[in-house]
Amino acid sequence: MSLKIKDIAKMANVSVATVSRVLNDSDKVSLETKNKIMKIIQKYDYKPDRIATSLRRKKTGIYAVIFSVKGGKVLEDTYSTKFLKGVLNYFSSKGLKLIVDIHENGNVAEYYSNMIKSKVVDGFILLDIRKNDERVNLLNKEKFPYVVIGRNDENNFVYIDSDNVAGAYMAIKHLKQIKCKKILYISGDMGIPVSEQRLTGVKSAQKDLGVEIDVEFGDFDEEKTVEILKSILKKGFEYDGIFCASDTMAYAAMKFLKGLNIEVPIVGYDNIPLSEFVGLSTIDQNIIKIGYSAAQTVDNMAKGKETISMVVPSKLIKRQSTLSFIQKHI
Amino acid sequence: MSLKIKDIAKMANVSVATVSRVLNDSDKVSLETKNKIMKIIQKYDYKPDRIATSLRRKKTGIYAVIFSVKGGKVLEDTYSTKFLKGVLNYFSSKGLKLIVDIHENGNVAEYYSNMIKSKVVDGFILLDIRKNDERVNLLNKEKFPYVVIGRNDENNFVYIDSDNVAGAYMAIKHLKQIKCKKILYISGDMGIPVSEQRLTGVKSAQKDLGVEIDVEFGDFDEEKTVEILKSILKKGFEYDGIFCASDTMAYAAMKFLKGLNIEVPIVGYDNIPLSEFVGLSTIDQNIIKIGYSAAQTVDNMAKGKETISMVVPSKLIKRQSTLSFIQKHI
DNA sequence: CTGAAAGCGCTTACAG
DNA sequence: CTGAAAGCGCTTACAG
Repeated sequence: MSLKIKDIAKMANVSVATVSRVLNDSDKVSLETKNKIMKIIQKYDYKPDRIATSLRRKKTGIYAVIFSVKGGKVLEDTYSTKFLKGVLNYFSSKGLKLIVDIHENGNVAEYYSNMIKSKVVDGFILLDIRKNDERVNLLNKEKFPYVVIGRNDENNFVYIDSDNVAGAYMAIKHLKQIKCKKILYISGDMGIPVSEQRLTGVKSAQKDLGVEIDVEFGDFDEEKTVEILKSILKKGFEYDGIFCASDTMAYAAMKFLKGLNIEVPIVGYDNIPLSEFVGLSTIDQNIIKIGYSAAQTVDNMAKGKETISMVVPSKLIKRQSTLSFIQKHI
Repeated sequence: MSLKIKDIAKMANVSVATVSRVLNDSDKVSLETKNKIMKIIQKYDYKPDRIATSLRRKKTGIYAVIFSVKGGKVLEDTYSTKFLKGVLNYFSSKGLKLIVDIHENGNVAEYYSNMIKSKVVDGFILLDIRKNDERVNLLNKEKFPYVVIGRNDENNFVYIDSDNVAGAYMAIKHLKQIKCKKILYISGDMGIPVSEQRLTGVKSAQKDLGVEIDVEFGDFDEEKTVEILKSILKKGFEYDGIFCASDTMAYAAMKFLKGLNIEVPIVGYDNIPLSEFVGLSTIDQNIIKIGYSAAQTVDNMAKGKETISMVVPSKLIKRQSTLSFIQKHI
């Protein structure tokens, strides 16, 4: 069927060992022999069997990203796709491959354990990291290469994270710049690292910039966000700026307040497609960059190189939800 | 390091051949021996090396979906993600794996040729099929398993396609049901199979249902769609219903007409997330089902089973953009 | 610089 | 029903 290294060797009148050396850029092949072999390889467009190579080398050049299903929703947000795009940008540019899988039910540790034993992949990129994550425990024990997207309290691993602290700080700074004096921050639930980091950024901006900020907990829930606004409205709404820990909460707030003809600058977080559509100012986490860096890092790790954790900077996207207030304040 | 079949054989006092037979559910192993071996396999949670198995069996259990970059935009629409989700639903349920890759520049046929020679995957699912597609020519020549999403004129392959004809028919039927008498159909560009199929459905509904329909070509372009409406408006707008070959065109039309205070029922195609948001009635292609069926089909093909092409039915999603007109007509 | 040989971890036809 | 052996297509330590 297709050509094997043995066929090339025969045609070139050399041993398979020599062909293999040429294939792998070994220096101990004479230029003459090398050229002779190269010519034949090119003529027949010979490509080695990667499975056979993998078996010998104990490396496949394949990595994996596993999506765990949370409430049936998997791979249906732009976060996943942008992240994948970043990961693929790296791997495809290097001729490496990525296995994408979803793991629905059953033991997560068992799933990863089987993946390791099957020897198909050289490393993992972990999403949705939790506190005391069983995957981390397993992979550390097995000394198997992986990098984590995000952080938890332990950080006994290499991670690539978004700079949530700086992102939240930027949002508050922007509201301050458009002259907001009293800001409402609607946070995500505590216990989630992302929420805690964003709150830290808000507190830090409050201290540095001297703005008044009240914090409420919307828990990334749209209804809860509206409830918070309703109960504030009962006492009279005194805020001249709102920052929400997610675009979905920000949009819920925007819609609710618009219904009551209350106009107030508002900033969200995540830069989901809807936000561009409705003109919501927000923080973009540069998810593509995060994916790219994660891929690069796990690849280096699998190849035994030194690797370090990274924090990827976010970007403020200014849109109508805040920009339209600039003139009013002047 | 990790256990090999030889280790299990030694512990069970049998040959590796026998262990292999147990692993592969061979019937020619005595129940006694089988139980003895199973116990040891379970005790040590032994899993065979899939790379070694693949080398022997000439099958890896890995399939591939390659996204080709078109204008930098890849994997950033909901089509790709829903499709992937469907594909993964099948593969993950069967313990099979999926390689996702992007191919940016360079020779497409060469990319596929190298993938085949590297022996890593058992089959492909092809997206964005074109007329006289070079991938089809290559894969047919190599007799390599693959299935195509969509159709072209040749159809010298197994495909999974959306029923665009029936989808378009349903849209017109719905407009007719809400008493539209004169409908404007804004089509995609000819030469694209999807456009031609949807136009066929429109024409067929026109004939069957006896509605008056004019066709214009918006070419899936939002600006062009608005231009069409503008030039129609000059002569006076006489339509009481609009159907567009995509949600993006439908949304552009909706926004433009609303700006002029013209209210007319409108139906789009694709059911993108924005459509739910703005209440646009549309046709949902059931992309998840398409992905699932494609995965199943290529898997069957790689295993030498009979396979057939499929047309997956679409669904009408009724929303405010048409429903709000029901009372007006009564 | 080059080759013969062992071996990566499996499966399977062959023989008994 | 079971085992010894060949072989999948490579790589690499060893010897020369």
